[in-house]
Amino acid sequence: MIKYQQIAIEIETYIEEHKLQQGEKLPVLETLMAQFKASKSTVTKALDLLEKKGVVFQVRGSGIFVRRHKRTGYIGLLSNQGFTSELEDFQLTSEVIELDVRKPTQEAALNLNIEENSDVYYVKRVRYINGQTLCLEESFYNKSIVTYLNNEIVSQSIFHYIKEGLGFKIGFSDLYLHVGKLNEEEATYLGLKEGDPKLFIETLFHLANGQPFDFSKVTYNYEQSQFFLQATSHVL
Amino acid sequence: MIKYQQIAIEIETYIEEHKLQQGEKLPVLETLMAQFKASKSTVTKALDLLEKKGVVFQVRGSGIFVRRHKRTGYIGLLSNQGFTSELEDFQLTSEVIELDVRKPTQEAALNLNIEENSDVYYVKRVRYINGQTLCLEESFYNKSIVTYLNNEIVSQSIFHYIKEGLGFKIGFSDLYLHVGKLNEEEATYLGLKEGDPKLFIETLFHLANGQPFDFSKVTYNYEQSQFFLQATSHVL
DNA sequence: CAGTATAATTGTATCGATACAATTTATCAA
DNA sequence: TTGATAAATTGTATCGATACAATTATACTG
Repeated sequence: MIKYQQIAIEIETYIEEHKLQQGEKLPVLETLMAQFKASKSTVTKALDLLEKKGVVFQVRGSGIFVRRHKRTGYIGLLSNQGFTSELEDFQLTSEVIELDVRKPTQEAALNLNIEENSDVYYVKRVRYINGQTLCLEESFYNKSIVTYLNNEIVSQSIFHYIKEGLGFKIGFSDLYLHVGKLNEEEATYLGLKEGDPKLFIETLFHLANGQPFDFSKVTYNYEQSQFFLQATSHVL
Repeated sequence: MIKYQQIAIEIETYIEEHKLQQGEKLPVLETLMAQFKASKSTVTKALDLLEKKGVVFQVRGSGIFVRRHKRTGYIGLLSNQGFTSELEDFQLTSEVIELDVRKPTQEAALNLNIEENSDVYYVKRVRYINGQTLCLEESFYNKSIVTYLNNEIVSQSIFHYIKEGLGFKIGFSDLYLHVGKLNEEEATYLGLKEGDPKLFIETLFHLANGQPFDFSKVTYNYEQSQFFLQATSHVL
């Protein structure tokens, strides 16, 4: 493990274990440098990472402080590693509706940046949280990257498989959110009524090298969907 | 202006002006170092900033590439500088419904971390985009920070005033999203029907020193609300 | 010519040093 | 006690150097 990541993990673990609250002050840089036997730059890098993650905030001339969101039960929108890692505290299961290799829709081909006659894995599943329907998900995986999927993988964590099984590094993703009304099919799968509100999120996931590999359209059960996200000012 | 920020701005401007597309390669680090007469660390810092902002992505051993989201007309969720800076390309106006000094609700006091008998500025406005209702907004400003507001400020950009007029630096913010159905009042203000879908976002804005100064509850017109956001993997 | 090993390219991690800006604390005068 | 001023604290910006990891290009081999 890389040093600054290790430091970040240890600091975060410390915050967790000691249940530090919003605004509580961490040891000063000098102390952390000594404690972790690392240079100022390295510790700073660890702290920047934690700041990006929303765990701490730094104030020049003052110190390093814990940042916390108070509410629980909200799904983090920015953990682009799939939900499984995000929702460890919850019972998350999946029911696979469809799984096959097919030609992509025009939209999917465009987003995945592939030809319309190339192959994709199509996955459709309903995901449940604590026994309630959470969302209806349709995903298109570029088959030249995600070369193999089966029912077992798909009913568990696809992202875990892509990282561990296939050895890819996940990079960034673009999310597009809409609000609208459920159509009949969506309502049926989610156990709601046609015309009920829906949150609809399209996500384009990329590998670390910039290749898009998964275009995903998810319709959320509005009764279960509470999301949070933490923003940081970019200055520019 | 600080050097690495300046470099970041110039690179971003270059990308804009040359209309570089997703995946196009920028000059290599060495070149950028020479071009901006800056050390490797400084250029890297500028690039990290742009990466955080979703403008570029870097691939070790390969290069620095442009990152772009294709869709236009979407509102960025993470620009916690208020919408005015975000939506420069659109006609954004506000109608002020209420503006007064009052005692905070229990909820607002809790979020702003103040006593229930201290004062807040309460602002309620409807915001329009290209002549259409965009959202109904209720905000509570900690009056001991935002000491003065008037109708003119409130009908324009409150955040611009807080930064430029009052000289504060905006820090981070926490967003909580829900989907639900419009009640009668909301529907009236937004020109929609009771029971129509709504996106409801509560945001707690903090100064750079960590003090919360604005607790804000916004109900969006689902017909106008298209949001996008860019996620980056934090590794940890 | 295909496949593999090697070399060159290019971004990342780490150290450490210097100067500096924002905040907080201490000092001192009125 | 108040309020200004100075000093100490503490994170930020910048340089530059070394070593390294991932990717890409090249050379080599069969």
